Amino acid sequence: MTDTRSEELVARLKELTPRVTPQRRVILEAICDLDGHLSADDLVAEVTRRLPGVSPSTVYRNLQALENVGLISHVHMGHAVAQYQPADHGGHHHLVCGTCGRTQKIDRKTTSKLQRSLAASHGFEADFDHFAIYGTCSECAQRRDGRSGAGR
Amino acid sequence: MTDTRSEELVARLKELTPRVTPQRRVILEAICDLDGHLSADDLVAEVTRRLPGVSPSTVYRNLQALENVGLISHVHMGHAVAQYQPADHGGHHHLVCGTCGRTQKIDRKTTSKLQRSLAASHGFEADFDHFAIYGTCSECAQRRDGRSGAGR
DNA sequence: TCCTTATTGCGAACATGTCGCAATAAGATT
DNA sequence: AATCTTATTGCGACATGTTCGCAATAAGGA
Repeated sequence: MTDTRSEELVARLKELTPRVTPQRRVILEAICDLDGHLSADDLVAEVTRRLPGVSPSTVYRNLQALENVGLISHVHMGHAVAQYQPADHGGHHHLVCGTCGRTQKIDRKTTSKLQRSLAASHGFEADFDHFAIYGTCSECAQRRDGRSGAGR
Repeated sequence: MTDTRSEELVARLKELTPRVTPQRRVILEAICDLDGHLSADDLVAEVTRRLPGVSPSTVYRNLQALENVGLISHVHMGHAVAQYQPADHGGHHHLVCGTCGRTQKIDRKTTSKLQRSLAASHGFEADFDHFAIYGTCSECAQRRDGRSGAGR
């Protein structure tokens, strides 16, 4: 039953926030159901669908609140607005294509070499969780270069 | 003479844009003189200083125009607004600290391993010119961890 | 000097959030 | 169940950063 998950969410909300309101619950449920890739605006729309009359500012405030207690997080995807996701999303990083706007998930270990290298050379801790890696996806690169020179 | 550089800029403007207006020239000069790390807003201020009465929208439009013809470019620095720089800025990449907001330049070759790796595994061309690498600088990391455990 | 039209300045519109405040309602206490 | 405290909501105003329409101006060629 989908109820099981909802109950678990409510339980976590009870532990982590002073009050469990319908608005807050619905916002968290929406983020978990539609896992990832939801802007604040998308969420206002989706939450309004599920619970008509919710104020946008309530959504914004709850996104902050839920993020503060560690239930959700957001990622900046290139030029697009930030997208919200459950905190336990598996820990992948993101590639975002500046041409078509599409995103793909990559394993953390792909970026760990650069992280170690930056730590060693500059003492800098790179954080690819909070900002996606921007660039051009393979399809758009091929399209740009013209199909002919596909191989290289 | 500072005139030499100005004349060169005007010459390039003549080639690349239909009309060389005082506003356009001053905007480009400001970006070149104060090389790097200027937000659009900073530029409105600086340009107004040099040529009072310039409209903010003129600055915005010229930033686009100058970028379109390849004379300048902009970089997104973490949560801060984008910063404009001459197109021929030397080609370094940027690290931006999410805690103190400071930035540092790094050599492109630091990131080239990750770029090659992403190209090989995902066919993705990462572009670190247009988005800085976000994270925590060494000072802020030390401060956060408490000075005691500095070594590790 | 005249003419074409790119460019400017202005103010309105926009997008995305944030904030103050009175009204509401969770959840503890009785 | 009634009461009470105060976290949370909804609302509308505000903030920020940027874009846009449009009439007036001015660059640069004829």
